[in-house]
Amino acid sequence: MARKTGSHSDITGPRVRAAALKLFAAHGFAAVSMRQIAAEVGVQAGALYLYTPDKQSLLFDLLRDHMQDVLDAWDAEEKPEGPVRQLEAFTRFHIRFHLERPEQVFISYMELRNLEPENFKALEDMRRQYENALEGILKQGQDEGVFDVDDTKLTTLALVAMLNGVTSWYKPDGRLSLARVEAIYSDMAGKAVRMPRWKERQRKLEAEQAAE
Amino acid sequence: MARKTGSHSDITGPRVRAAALKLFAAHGFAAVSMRQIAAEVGVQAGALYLYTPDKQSLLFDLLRDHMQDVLDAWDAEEKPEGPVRQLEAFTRFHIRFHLERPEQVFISYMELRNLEPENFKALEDMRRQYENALEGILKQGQDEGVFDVDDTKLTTLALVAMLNGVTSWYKPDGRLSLARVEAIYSDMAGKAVRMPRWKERQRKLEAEQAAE
DNA sequence: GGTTGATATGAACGTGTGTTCAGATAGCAT
DNA sequence: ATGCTATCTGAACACACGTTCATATCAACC
Repeated sequence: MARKTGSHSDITGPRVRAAALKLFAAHGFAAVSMRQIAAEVGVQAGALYLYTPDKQSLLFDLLRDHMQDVLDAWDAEEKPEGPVRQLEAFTRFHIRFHLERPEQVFISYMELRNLEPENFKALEDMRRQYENALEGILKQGQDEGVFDVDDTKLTTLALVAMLNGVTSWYKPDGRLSLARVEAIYSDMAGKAVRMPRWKERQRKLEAEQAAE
Repeated sequence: MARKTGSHSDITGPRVRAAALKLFAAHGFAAVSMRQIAAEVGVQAGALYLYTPDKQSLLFDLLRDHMQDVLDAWDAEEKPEGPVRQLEAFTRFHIRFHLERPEQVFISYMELRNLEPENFKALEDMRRQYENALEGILKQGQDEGVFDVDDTKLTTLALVAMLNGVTSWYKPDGRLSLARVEAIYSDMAGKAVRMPRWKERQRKLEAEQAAE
């Protein structure tokens, strides 16, 4: 026997990627064999090579597609006015988007080192592009005097790490709703970077004194 | 030929663990073979089994020892008075301690899933114990009215994730000194959970009104 | 309904895996 | 000097790995 009844490239292809995603997220790229992926799809190992040139490409495609999804989704998001509201929009978007794709997020942070150098570089560029969106908001807020950030680059990384952390414990049917988690994280992020009111007042005072 | 000149159990043993740590951190547990570890030590693969019953134990010992080190070190740390200062002490301790052991931290968060269930559970208990130290500080601060935290458990996880993130980008000879990084993170953590002054005033006002 | 191309099988390839073990050597105690 | 034991080698085990390929079958088109 050879070809299976009802087998189609446009069906098996996505199923291969889905199986790879699921297994890579659960056990790690290096720990998952092509035979395991094939078994999950319901096919022999050799058939996988109709859909990917090799195992490494299978991983890279998953990671690249995910990062592209993130970038596209943030681009498509409606942006409110002003850095304070934009920061809230960003944190809420990030939490929501990432919690809807726990497996993609997981492998995106765990399996980067299993990529060959050029593939790694491509992904790092995309990630930096995303982080730049957040850093842009922080910079603007600092220029306008509504944020009090020591180092925008470091703060960006700290915030992203904090937000990403949510994926490691959040359970959809857990104690806290998605909306609640969104609100709490967004609030924490805001407080961590906002200019305190007493500092703001002091700044105004100094400006008035300088004007005299 | 068999036994090597100058070979001793108390020398080779630590070298095996050091090699395993280095390689696991660099390439991941599943991607590293016993023969690679042996080569790093300068020994044949079979000799490793004088120092570990199997590969899994090698990983578990590294992870457990590290978590024990963290717990012991925090216990030994001098604790200042009051939740605000204690939070600062904790964040500074965490940053410093973890930046001094980048490889241990890395495998502690990456390789947990490669542990057998009982080993995994043992480590998760230790991690929770450490997180409880932070949550205790947050709770106390909330009771005293100096912190404004929505959910202490969630906030604990968010802060730990943020602090851990530092290990993924910090370079000892980079742009920022350890002391500076400590200060910035500690400051961000404090601002993220501190009771805002206007809220504090409002709380006092309401308390006075209630006393009338 | 026969031909063709896409889609799968299943066996094979060479290499590498974790682990075991008999045998060999080095260092230490006597 | 001799014997003993801790320490290591090198070969072997059975199995799994990623990948290739000749072969077989299904689906679609003329």
